[in-house]
Amino acid sequence: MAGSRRYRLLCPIARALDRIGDRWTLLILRDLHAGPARYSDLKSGLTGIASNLLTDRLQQLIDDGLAIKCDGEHGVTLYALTGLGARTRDVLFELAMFGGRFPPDEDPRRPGNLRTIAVTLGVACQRAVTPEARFEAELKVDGEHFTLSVQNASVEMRYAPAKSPDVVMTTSYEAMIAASEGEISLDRFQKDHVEIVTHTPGKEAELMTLLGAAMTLFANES
Amino acid sequence: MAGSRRYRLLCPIARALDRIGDRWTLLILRDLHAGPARYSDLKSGLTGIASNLLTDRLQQLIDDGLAIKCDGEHGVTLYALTGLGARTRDVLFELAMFGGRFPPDEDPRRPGNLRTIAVTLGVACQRAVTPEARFEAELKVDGEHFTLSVQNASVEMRYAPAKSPDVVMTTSYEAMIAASEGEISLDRFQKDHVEIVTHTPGKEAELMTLLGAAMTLFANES
DNA sequence: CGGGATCCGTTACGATACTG
DNA sequence: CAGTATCGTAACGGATCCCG
Repeated sequence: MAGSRRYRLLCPIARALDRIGDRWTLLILRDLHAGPARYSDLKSGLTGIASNLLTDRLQQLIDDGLAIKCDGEHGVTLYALTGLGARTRDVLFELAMFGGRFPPDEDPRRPGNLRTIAVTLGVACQRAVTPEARFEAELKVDGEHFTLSVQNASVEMRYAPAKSPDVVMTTSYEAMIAASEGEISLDRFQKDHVEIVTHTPGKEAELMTLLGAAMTLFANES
Repeated sequence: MAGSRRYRLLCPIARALDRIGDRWTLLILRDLHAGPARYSDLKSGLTGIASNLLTDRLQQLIDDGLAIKCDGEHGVTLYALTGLGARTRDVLFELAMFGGRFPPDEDPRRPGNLRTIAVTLGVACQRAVTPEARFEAELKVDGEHFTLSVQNASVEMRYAPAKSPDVVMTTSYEAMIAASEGEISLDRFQKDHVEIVTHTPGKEAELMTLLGAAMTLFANES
């Protein structure tokens, strides 16, 4: 049962962990930050999770008010973050900043989809954005489509194709990880691992400037 | 075994959780942020942890380079954070910011000591500090002594009595939690739940200004 | 008494299979 | 697609015991 292994302490850290500290919970939240998702989207993005666990965790997120179940387009059920659930962004970002310090496992398990990208890169862009930047970019990472919308110093990253992108950038998950953690330089990343198609002239530079600044956040010393 | 239940994903969040995501690990780190601690300090601060788990977790922290075992004064063994381990501060702080949004359990378990306070309040003071502030304060919380040293916009919080405090402030853990989460106002906190003894005139105001600003960080909207 | 190690009953997890 | 059911295994919690 969910209530048995709780800390039940006054400490706010323990209170947080009692909601989001269980195995898989933070990774589910991570994927939900890419936008509403179906059960099977989550299952495929969370490599290795058992279905009963995904069910349990989603239910706990709903009970705690971090997520809701809602109806999507063709009668499909979607899970989405609530406002409270969206507050986990900074926790996830700091976790990513910390986790980036460790070398990746030699044979990492591949996720079935790349929703995983959205939080980390989204928050990093949010912190790096300048008020002048304004564009809609489509990021194609290993064939999956993300939309990065920037305007008035506000950034949104969604796991969906863009409607009318100013720029389309194509790259790979591995290259993004390597670049953000300093394994390859930003120049090398851009030259060797990125293809850009510009629809609105100039917007390509805005995108690369923002991505460069965002990735620099992870290039932490020592 | 420690390696069996790891995510082994490329995602930096998952990589972080593979080191610090196990049950109790983040709370152990939390207590270590108050300064080097003995096995039994940790055991008593972490209400309810089993000894084998504490041993396992400490060993894992050492293996991952987040903590080290070292020798203290009277031949006692101490556990301390490494530089890498100290990098968990911001993760813990964001967890505290998030956890503070949930009402405390009705009958929370009491910790055997209050090392738990150090991270949260320490980071909050660090973020709220102004360059002019400079003092050494002793915080006596439920009879336990902390030292808050402030100089040159740098803040240190240790679980130890102060050598020559400019101010001594006495209060309770519950009142601090209540004030930092907006249950009682800062004024009421200061008037009803705090006793101050000033040794260096004026420093008392500096302390209360800093604490007020720090606690305001937690008073997040909605 | 500090610093653990060992044992054991219970619980959660992971894998797979199955269902509306 | 969205889960439920089952089951072996690994981790947890509590207690006790050990050793310098």
